[in-house]
Amino acid sequence: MTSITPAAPTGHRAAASEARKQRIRDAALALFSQFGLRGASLDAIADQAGVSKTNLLYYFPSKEKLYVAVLQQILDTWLEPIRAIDAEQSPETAIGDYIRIKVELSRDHVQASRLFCLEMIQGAPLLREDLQSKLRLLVEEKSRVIEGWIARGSLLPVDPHHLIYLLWGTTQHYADFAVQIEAISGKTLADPAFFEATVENITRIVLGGLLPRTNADG
Amino acid sequence: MTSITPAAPTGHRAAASEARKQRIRDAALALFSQFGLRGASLDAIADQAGVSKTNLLYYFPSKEKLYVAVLQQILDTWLEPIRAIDAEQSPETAIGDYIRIKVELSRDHVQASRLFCLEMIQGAPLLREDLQSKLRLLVEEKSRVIEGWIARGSLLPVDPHHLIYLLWGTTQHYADFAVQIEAISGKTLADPAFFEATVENITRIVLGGLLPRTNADG
DNA sequence: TCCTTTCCAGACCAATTGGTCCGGTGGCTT
DNA sequence: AAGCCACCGGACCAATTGGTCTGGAAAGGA
Repeated sequence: MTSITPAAPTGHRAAASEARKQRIRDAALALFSQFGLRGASLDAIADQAGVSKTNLLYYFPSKEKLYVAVLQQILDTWLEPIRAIDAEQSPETAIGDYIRIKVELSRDHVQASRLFCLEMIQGAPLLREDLQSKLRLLVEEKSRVIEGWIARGSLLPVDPHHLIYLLWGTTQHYADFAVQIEAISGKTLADPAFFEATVENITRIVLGGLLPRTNADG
Repeated sequence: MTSITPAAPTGHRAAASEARKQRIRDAALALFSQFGLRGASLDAIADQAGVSKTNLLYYFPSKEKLYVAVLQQILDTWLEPIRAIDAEQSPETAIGDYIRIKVELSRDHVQASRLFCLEMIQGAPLLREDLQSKLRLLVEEKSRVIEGWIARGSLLPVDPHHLIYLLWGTTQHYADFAVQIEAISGKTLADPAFFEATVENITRIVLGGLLPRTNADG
């Protein structure tokens, strides 16, 4: 048996298989994020992934399963920035880092951001449980961190929930409404200067409004 | 539909016709805003509007025409709040009013907000021209107003574009991500207390960061 | 070597899609 | 009264949809 495979490692098959699955997931993300679950067709996804529709359905038994697989893969990535908020940090560092990481996500994972947004708009039929359990707990936990800062006097009084929504909404906006932003300003987050200006301005507005003045005046 | 009204006034026909068109537009908005252009079917829209699909296609010759009609109807409403920003006002009043009106929009026109968002996510194939002309000019004009405030010293330095994006994104978020917000906090903008808290918190964060301290210091 | 398991694609299917055709109905003018 | 015409719906159509079936190629263990 002279196999002519060029230095193929063991599990060559499994590796190729996983690569194929990932190609399919990528194509699915691209199309789902643009047209939604109903709007994207399996034919189009298979076509973009470079596989036959039959082969797609071999790896993912149904359209919905594929959709969930894609969604599940991005959910954790999506909650990471807020998870990173730490009570030990100063609010300045924590919020500043959060904004930067979240804008980076909007720059590097536009499609994921949009798919997430689409799912929300649709009423999150497939994510509702995760939202009401995981995300809710997470926000509750971080709210307590923010309240701790306020109690310590290192942050001016503000409803933690609304602060989180503001941060989330603002940063998300740069991915979901990228077309509008580009139409207006001609800039994209891919432009490093524009990226920095974005982070800088959001940070200044938010922290400027919430950080207490060093000059204690009462 | 049998026997519309007993005592029909003159123009009964034209009025009924217009009412029908509006019913169709409403149904279309509901379904397009949830499933997108491709995801919503004419059958479903006609069904929800209480008319036959044939009748729908009598008033709107194609699916895309119907979509554009719906979109066009909400675009002006959508740009109204930013149009209202006036150089004569103080930034405090102007921005405060803007936030309130925009949150009202998110409360009273959830579907319109979402359809707008969907169109953006898709790349705004049918609105791109409007964006690059009308919206761009509008934002340019209002940016100059904001720059005027900054020059007068009644607003701290900030990039007007990013300020507008932040306001837009934050307020929009309460409509588009209403499901997520409800899953987390259990509240809706329909709850007057939550509505007021929303306006109040956004306003405080934004204006708190941008309004100069009364104590002139340089 | 043989044989089982994994992998893959073409033909095919029922349901749904956007849209057309045709035959009507009923209000309004003459 | 009569006829014109805006208005409306059922039947229908070709294309597309998500998904199945069948049959074969290609590993990989025995």
